[in-house]
Amino acid sequence: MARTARGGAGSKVLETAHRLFYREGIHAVGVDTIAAEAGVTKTALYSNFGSKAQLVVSYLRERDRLWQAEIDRITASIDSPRERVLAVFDAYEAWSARDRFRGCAFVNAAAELPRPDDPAREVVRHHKSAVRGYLARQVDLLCEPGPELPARLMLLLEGAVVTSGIERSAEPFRVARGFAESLLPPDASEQSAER
Amino acid sequence: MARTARGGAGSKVLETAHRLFYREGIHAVGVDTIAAEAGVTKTALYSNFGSKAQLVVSYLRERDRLWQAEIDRITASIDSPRERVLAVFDAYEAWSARDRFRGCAFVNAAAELPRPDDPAREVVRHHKSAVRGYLARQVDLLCEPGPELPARLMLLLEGAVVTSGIERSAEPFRVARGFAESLLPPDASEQSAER
DNA sequence: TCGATAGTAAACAGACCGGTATATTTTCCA
DNA sequence: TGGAAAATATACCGGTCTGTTTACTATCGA
Repeated sequence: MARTARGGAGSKVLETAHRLFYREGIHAVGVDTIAAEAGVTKTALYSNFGSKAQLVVSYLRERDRLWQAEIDRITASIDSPRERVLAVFDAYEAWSARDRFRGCAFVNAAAELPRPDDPAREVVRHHKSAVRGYLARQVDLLCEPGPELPARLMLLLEGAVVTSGIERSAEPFRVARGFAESLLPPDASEQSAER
Repeated sequence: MARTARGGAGSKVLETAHRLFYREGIHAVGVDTIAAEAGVTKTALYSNFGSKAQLVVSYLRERDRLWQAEIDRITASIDSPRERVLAVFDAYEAWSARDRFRGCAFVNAAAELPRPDDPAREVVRHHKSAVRGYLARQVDLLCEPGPELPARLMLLLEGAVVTSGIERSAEPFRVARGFAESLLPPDASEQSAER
């Protein structure tokens, strides 16, 4: 709705594309399949999205939007920055235990779309920067060392998602969470009025 | 040579497939392209590898073999287990700075091949277990805590490879290396100066 | 009532997909 | 030197890929 007006057919297509692209990969799913599964015609798909490449971009944007919403929902009721960071690790772990889990959609998309100037890769970078930004804001509230800690936490999270996707196990997240716990200073109650 | 006898055409095909699969992705490269680029006929390709899926498996096996050889070469002249681990991080960083770098071939392959029982995914798991095994052996020589440290180092390495592939920067490896350095106890024997 | 919007239905285009069949040439060695 | 085996060239198979075209229909607000 924000930048591309699309009707009921468009949202059904996006929903279907989201599911199939994540589950089977981008190159592995054709537009005919998406249109058929969504119960719309190819004409409707193309009038809403213009091309498969733009549909892929919409898929990743939607995925990023859902992630933001989920993080907000999860951390809304948590007051401590430290606990918020750990809750992110917990959320990823819970996600990885679901049977539809197939690793990070953004990493998978980047693996299939090598060209650095591909518009989809821009969405990937934007998402990763959003995740890192969230962690950095929590760390800022918690202590004041340089930018090293957020980057380190990000490495842990990224490593755990990839490993978990390959091994189909939630174990990497438990390792990562324990590791993160050991890195984060205890909540300095709530007196550190840094910002 | 070991398990599949293949002639000169076979090795040219494997070499070409290796280059194209890594650079452009598996689904994005057709067998016609590989055969043409390798300068052999499709018949020769199929008589050597049987199917595209088996060629993919051969590609990943070769990649794993090359990794083992490279690690052996790099660490042959290093006596300290601690320095060997750090040299692995350095080797990845140097690799990531090359312009052909496009992230981890095994992670990328797993992203394109969702089925858990795909033979290619078995090679992926085998490779990851080999990397983890190498780190674990060095850690064993260095100290005696549980299996947590190798798993943690592996998370760092994996996270750095993925992030570096997405951002096309060597920076994640510098963060990961510094992080790893802080985790590894000083060499027990002749605990001389840190680098 | 007009006309824009959004959709359906179905065929088509041209390229490319993995894989095979057939026939010809080259190689090697007994 | 003869002949089997291996490598080659070339054409072909059915199917799928993204994307377009044409023709028709339902809805709804001005």
